[in-house]
Amino acid sequence: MNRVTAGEIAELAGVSQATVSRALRGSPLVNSKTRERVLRIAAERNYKVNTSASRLRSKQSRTLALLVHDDSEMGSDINPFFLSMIAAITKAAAQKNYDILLSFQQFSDDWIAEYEDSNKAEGVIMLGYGGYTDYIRKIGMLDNAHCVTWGPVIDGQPGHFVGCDNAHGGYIATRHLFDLGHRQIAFIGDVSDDCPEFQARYTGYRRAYDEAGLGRDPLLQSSAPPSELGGHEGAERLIDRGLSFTAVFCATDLNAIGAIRAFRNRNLHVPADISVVGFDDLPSIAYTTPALTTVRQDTATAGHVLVDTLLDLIRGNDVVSRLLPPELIVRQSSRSLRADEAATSRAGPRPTQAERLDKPPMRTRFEQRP
Amino acid sequence: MNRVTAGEIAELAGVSQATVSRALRGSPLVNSKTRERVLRIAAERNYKVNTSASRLRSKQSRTLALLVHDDSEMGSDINPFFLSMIAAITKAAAQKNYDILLSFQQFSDDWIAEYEDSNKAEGVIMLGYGGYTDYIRKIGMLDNAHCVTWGPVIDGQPGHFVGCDNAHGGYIATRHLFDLGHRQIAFIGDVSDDCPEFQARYTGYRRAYDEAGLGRDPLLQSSAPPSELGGHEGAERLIDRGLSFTAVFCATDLNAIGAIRAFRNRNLHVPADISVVGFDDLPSIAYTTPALTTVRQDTATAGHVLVDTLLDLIRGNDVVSRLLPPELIVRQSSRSLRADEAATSRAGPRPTQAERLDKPPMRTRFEQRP
DNA sequence: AAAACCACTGCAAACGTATGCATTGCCGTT
DNA sequence: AACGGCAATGCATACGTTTGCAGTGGTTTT
Repeated sequence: MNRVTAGEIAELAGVSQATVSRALRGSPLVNSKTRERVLRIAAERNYKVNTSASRLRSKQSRTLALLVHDDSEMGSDINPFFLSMIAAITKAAAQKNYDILLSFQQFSDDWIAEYEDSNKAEGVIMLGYGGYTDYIRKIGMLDNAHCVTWGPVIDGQPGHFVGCDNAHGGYIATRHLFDLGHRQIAFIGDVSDDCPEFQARYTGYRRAYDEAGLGRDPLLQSSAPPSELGGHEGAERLIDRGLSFTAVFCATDLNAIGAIRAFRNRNLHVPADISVVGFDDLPSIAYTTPALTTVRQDTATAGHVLVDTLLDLIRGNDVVSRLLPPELIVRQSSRSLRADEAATSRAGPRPTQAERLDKPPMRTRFEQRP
Repeated sequence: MNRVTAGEIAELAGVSQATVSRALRGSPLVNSKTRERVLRIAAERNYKVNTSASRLRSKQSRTLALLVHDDSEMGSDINPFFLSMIAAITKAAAQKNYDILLSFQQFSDDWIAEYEDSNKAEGVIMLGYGGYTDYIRKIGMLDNAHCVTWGPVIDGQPGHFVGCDNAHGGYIATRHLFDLGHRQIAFIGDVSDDCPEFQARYTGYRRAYDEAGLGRDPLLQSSAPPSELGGHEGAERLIDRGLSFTAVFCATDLNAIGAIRAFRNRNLHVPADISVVGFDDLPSIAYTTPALTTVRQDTATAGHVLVDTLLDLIRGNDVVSRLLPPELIVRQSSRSLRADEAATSRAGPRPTQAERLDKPPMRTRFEQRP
């Protein structure tokens, strides 16, 4: 608790408390010499403005609330992708001199009131995957609220959204596989109405197919919830259909991880037999085996855009929903179909796992062979 | 911004503003009938207490600051382990009706003043790995500050700490390997003074060795920074020393991942040739290949203990640093040495990758064999 | 020389709540 | 009938800023 007040600093500096306040706020009204004296004394006495009083008087909290959707009744993990989002948002806010009030909870009716009416925060940023159907309907009724949501950006949708260009992400992922020579590319992901992001990724996938001018077997689409298990089951369903395909685009890294595991159980190896591309660039996805080719969402800019948009909203400026460009990260889980055929005929000796999967010392290993 | 005030509610309820305040705070002074009327009207009018005013008057912010150490000048990721810590702390605080103010920054001189003197928060929780040497010295000078740090718990150390019992964690990890029949167990991890946590894990490792009554070759210890690269280099150093060992305990999951990659490059397979145990239970570590045996720190209780300790500190109660029990999570990266020898002689046919690495349908696969 | 202007500074009133103290009935005791 | 005690409420102040408005002294303009 702060014991020293602006009044005491004023006394020490031989000015009024009002002048101290103005000096600290950088008001042009105060003489630069006075300002310096006040600032020096304030620093000496380790004076800090009491934010409670400041907020009460100025009616501004200079704080944003960050709500991370959490439907886990304890236990189940939060999507690790959100850590970098949280960090990015917090840093972006800090740059604008805003604090971040963090909360993990289910999206509910009351958050806006909870934070905004109580003057705890000037606005709210919502972070979450899925479960939007209900939420978006509610947000529509709160159109004057200061709330920006990370998620699906849909034309004409009420509320304010910032999101990755999921359709384009799905497009470049699929296009990457086409470029590698693949022609039968499956899709695993949740395309239910509840997850518009994944629907958009699926749309991009189809656009790439259309652009390639190839017929697309609708059975190559396997709907699956956005989890590792979902990917596993989705992949098994694909195999059981007896279709032939050489690549899979998964709507989520977690799906991809599950799919790879399912394939391996059926003795299908990635990327030798099947190429896989994910989406999200989870932090430790680079360490899986094989390292996953994926689509990265630039969280740093996402954080800035979210904060800037919310501040615009708070200041009453016009705001539009914004799409951010995704980026393809090529790793080991996808490989050229032609090279694959050249290197290994189905009958001949297949390379060992180590040979197939490792990237860095590819040269060294060949040298080791006499 | 809230337009309706306690005064207006008071008028509507036919009582004084003071009574409204008391009713909302649950004061026993107000008649239960009056209280209900006030609460009903407040709910109808969607009244929320203005926290700025409340804090100013009561001199309590009911807010805790959570500082996550971040030395990355943009780019480099924050340890994913912290996401579950952040979530756990935030939820634990919410249960006690405290808000969490989040910040990512380097540990510096000013945080306490920044948050506490300005009445932004009543206390601070620090989260970070390493870099303590300097920090602990400073914390010693702020002994009356309301600050609890997640990290190394050392007897007689100034400040207030909560941490995992790293020594015991190192012990059970190593003990697990002994139980599996291993006798030459290496250690990879940063044992510099700057990271007392890892030193403690190393201590536990040695205790297990001592308890087993076996001679321990000091060359089996390979110091490495707590990163994937560090683990990779540490493992290579071990191999280059020409020592024989059948298992490795790594001070960090990231180290373990790097070590596994290094081994594979040298054509050593985990767990067939070498068993590996990590530490941290990173969220997606269960999806690596092979899934990593590791030591889990229970973040949910850690969150509660951190918050409870800090609240005790704030309320002036006596506080002691607390150690939390770690838990061994056995996955596929460690296996019994004897079973290994029985199943595969070095010359005979080795099991395929799928057979070695997958867990779930172990039975099914044998059934498939005619 | 008076007036007008300017750069600065101080005065004092909010902001909306929490809370010590005084007040009001009312009931039971003497 | 007077009084003490108790439960419930109101009164009024203080929390520490920010900010509109009113000075104040000095310089420039008329």
